[in-house]
Amino acid sequence: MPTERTSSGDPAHTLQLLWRGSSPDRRRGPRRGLSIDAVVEAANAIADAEGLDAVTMRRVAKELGVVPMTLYTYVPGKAELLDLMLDTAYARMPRTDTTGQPWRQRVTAVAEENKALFERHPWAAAVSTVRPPLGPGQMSKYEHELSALDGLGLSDVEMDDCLTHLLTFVQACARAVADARAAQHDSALNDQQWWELNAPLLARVLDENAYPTAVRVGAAAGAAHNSAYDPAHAYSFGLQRVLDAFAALIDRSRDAKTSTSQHRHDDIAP
Amino acid sequence: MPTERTSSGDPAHTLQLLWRGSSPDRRRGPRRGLSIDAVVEAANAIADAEGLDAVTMRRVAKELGVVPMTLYTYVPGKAELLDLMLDTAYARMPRTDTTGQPWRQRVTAVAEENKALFERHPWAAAVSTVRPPLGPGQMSKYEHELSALDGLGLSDVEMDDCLTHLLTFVQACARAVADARAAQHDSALNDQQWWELNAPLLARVLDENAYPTAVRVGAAAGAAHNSAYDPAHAYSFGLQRVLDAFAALIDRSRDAKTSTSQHRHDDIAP
DNA sequence: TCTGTACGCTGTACATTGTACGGCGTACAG
DNA sequence: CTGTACGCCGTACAATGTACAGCGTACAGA
Repeated sequence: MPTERTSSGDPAHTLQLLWRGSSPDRRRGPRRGLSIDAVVEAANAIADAEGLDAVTMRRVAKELGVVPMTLYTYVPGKAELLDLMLDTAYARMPRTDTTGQPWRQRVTAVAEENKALFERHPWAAAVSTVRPPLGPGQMSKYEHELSALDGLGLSDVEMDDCLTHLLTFVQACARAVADARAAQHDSALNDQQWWELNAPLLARVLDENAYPTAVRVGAAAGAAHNSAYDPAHAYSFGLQRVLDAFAALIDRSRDAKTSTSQHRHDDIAP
Repeated sequence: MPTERTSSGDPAHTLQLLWRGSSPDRRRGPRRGLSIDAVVEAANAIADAEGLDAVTMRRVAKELGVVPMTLYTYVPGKAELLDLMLDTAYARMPRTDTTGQPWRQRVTAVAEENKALFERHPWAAAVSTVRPPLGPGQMSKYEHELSALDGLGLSDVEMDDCLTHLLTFVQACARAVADARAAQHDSALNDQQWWELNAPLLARVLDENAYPTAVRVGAAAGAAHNSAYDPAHAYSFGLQRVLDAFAALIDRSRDAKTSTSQHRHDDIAP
């Protein structure tokens, strides 16, 4: 499954599509048979049901009872369609109201919301967001998620840094889940079966004296998770680590504000 | 660029290839003109120079002066070739000896080694490792990296959890770098140019009252990084967070050992 | 009402991918 | 010396995004 990228075309046009700007040109010729929303809707439905690989221009067109090339009168290309799909998914995320709750619960809620996004739309995990879709969905998501980190004594840049760190983590977990599902799909083995098949074969070829720690720890971890990698555990373990890290940063920000020393602690090893 | 997956074929055969097991069968017919090592070497060279997309069976074959189908007498398929490529890259990673140094430096060294791996072989970031290549390279890498987390009072499972958390983080950063490079390549704009082009257009369509925090924080972060996302900063910031998190976990493990209360702290919010 | 034209829609076409299949010739086992 | 296992190769197929050119429609201006 590809790490899909988004719009490489004209930014102004892409933004106009994302914000559903109307082209003020006089309309000539036949009335449009479809709408951008219908195209995005169809693409999202296919992606949800069968994954991003199934979203081909041909397939989306077929779903809409139209020939592939017709889509190009609604969308400049597949990259822009991906932008629109992702922003739509962002727009529809339920946003829990956690005002008044302690920050750990608020941040946990943000993580859970994103985890839920990737469970409902596994394809979204595969899309790179180094150049996020600058649409209303992304904006309202960003606004909502920042509010969980507001009022903790962090600077604006630190708030963004922390959110990025958290979201990167959740997305990485989601990608692992998606990869595991894909691997299962085309090897006809789930992770546990794959591990049960490989572990004894590996043991036979492995020199236990050459890798003592690896053998011991690998066996313990394999036994704990019934596999080489357990995405669900990685998520719950990792989320606690991220929360611990934020706690340390927040404490440090508070200290820096109440004390006279204003130096940053980030770049020095204590 | 695809999130490539690895071997879906016969595990025993794959392991035999990874550990360079010799097939004891009597040799009949013409002598082999190539070797597995040569094939993997050629594939790695192409991937290093031009990215994983350039690694096609046709291209590897051409590099070896051979017709594409010939490769299939050395390797069952492309997935297995990827396994071999990755394990080879793992095997060649320089492993810094940090015995005796404080754990933060040891863990930082592990992170840096992996960061260096992904800088030297950017394609490696795109390969999923939920089913890692169970070869000598992976094993010796695992052994080496675990040693940085040994003797800190963590359980075997926690050591594996922490290492997974760290490596997931570094790989996520590397994927972001790779995605940024790919986006730059086929949009002819680097991240800064893309941001400078989009920011004013976005400002025109954006209602500042609807997204007050997003606009403020986004502007601060954008100004700090000259872009929507700065991979280098995300790495250095995130690594400090991961170290802080490990510190908290280690402290807690020490406390749990010295106190009589043996309950786990992980699953409860303090 | 008539006509020119902008525009929605479509059919064909191309280069590229991994790899299944069958044929050809070689070099060793007996 | 001969049969056969095996290395190597040429062709073929289905699937992808999308460029290009043609066709017909419905509105603007007369």
